[in-house]
Amino acid sequence: MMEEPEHSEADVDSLMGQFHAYLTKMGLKSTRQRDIIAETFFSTGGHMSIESLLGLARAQNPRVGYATVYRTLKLLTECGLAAERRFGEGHTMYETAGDSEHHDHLICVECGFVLEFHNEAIEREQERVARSFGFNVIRHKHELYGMCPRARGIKGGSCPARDAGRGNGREKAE
Amino acid sequence: MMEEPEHSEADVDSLMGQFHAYLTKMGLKSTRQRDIIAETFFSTGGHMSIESLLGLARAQNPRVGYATVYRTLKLLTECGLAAERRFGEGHTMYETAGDSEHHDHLICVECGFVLEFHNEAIEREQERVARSFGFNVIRHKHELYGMCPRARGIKGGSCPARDAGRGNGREKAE
DNA sequence: CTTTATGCAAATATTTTGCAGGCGC
DNA sequence: GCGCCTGCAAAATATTTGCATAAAG
Repeated sequence: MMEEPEHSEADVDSLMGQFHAYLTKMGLKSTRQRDIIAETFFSTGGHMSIESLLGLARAQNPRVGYATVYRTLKLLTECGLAAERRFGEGHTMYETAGDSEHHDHLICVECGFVLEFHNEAIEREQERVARSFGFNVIRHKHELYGMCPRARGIKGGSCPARDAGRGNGREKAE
Repeated sequence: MMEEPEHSEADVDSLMGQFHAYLTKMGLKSTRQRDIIAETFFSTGGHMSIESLLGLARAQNPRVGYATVYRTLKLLTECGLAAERRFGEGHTMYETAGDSEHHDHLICVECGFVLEFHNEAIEREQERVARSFGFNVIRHKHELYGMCPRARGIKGGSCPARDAGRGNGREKAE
């Protein structure tokens, strides 16, 4: 039902190309670490915390430090390929830019977990509403803030953000 | 772009009322500091950093500490009257988020006009989606960006932002 | 070779907490 | 009075930076 929001290989290549172009333009260098970090970031395509990115990057090359992840993400942000996003508590999350079509988020105000959802009924209805006012819709942002099962203290409820020790803090749905 | 409208005194009163109701409900207390902070926050109505809020609050009463501002803003966030927002560097910003039923906006990217709408079908559907993941919804933000009739050049179309005199640039609709 | 990058750890910046009084109810 | 609040400062987090060494162009 939900299309794959992760970027295809072709997308990743294109993004990496843009990144390298930016580096060159600025007289900066392309390094093994930067490539690993950027590629990991692009290919997971979603919401990513520094921590999880570091984890994934280290899986490919243990010689990757915290600071480098920060610095690389800053570069990506500067050239518009990534965007900082901080919904609630905890860590700053980064998302690939240009991903603006499916910004429907369910956000736990307690633990900061972000769940992406896509619901056709809502999409259709918002189109209908807009049209009724003579608007067309170019993009939208839809964020639901609430508490996840565990945060609500529901017996047996799980809070994915806490359960996943090393996840990317994100889950897909529908 | 459109300015963030400051809240009228009536709005502030209403928001303060909601805040006090929340405090009471939770068995918490209304204090001089909390009132100053909340009222300052509500009446400026826009994006606010902890720092500036502290500054303004201290102007009214020097007996206000950093921690209290954090704690109060956390309370306001919990009861849905404020929302954390962090776009770029530096400090976390907070914005008023009261009035949670009216966070549905249709925004003209051309002229900046903001139309508020409310649609039961969407509300119901988002509730349903959230519940399906075990979440409850405390508040939400739904923004549709597009072009208003006049911006689209539709014959006879009107762009309320231009037609209207100089209100707060907002209109309600159902 | 020259310049920029990296890792580490120390320095900063931000936010949360513990605690000894103070104040609302 | 009882229990929640507050301020202060210390603690816990998060992010940035300095520096010697390694790597890219």
